Amino acid sequence: METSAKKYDVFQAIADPTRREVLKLLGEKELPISEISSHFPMSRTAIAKHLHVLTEAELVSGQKVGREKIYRLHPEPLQELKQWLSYYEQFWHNKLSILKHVVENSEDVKRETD
Amino acid sequence: METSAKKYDVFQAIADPTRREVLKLLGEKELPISEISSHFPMSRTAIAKHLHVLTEAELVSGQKVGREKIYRLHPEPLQELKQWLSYYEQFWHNKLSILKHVVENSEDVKRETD
DNA sequence: TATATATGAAACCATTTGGTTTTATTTTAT
DNA sequence: ATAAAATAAAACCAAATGGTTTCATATATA
Repeated sequence: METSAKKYDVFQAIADPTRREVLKLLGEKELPISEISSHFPMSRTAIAKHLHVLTEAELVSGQKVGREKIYRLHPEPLQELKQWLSYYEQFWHNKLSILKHVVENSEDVKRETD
Repeated sequence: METSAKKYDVFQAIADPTRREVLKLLGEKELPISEISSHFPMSRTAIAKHLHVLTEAELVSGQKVGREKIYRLHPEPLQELKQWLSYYEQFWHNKLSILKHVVENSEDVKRETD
């Protein structure tokens, strides 16, 4: 299965904003490559490469259906991120200064949950 | 303050495994650059660059004390990551509405700001 | 069958990244 | 006053990254 030969891990995969947008799109529903790329100001080929990176990180998988390749979200590897994060939660749980940060980012919260 | 001119965001900052190790080290205690770099098989200069990236992402800050520069962890920006992740938890907590997700998320916000 | 559609693959390119080495500056400590 | 220690800054470099264009292949469809 060669799972240890992965070139991209989940940390690298989500580092790129385009790939994060792709994940979000696929969170809503499965989509073929060309449909995905229609949401971005770059070529289909570029998106295909991003999908390749996401595939290596096992965050998405693509299935050939007819002449299309349908991609779907595969969110499980994000658990590794959550786990990594959990170590740092101890630092902000007891800090008063975090309030400022949360308030500053409340706009983001609203936007992302629309 | 030039906060919008940041070259590195938190997603990029944590993409590199060396930088994640640096964060973990600084989670234990504040350290000067040379002390940090002694934990890695690369030059002090390389580590200084990583610290610069982490500084731009506001995950660490360095204070000059005598001839040393002491770095400390600044974990707040990781909240953005947690927030981003929270969207995807609906998929592995499995099914149900985004409403549930939003409600859970707002609970987190309240708890964390106590 | 011919054509349009969807993807795959390869070559290419500029910029960024992650490292190096070298040189300079600042701050102790002898 | 020197020397050592800690960092800073700059030049340099190879490889990776994120994009492009071009060409090929597979699959529907008129």
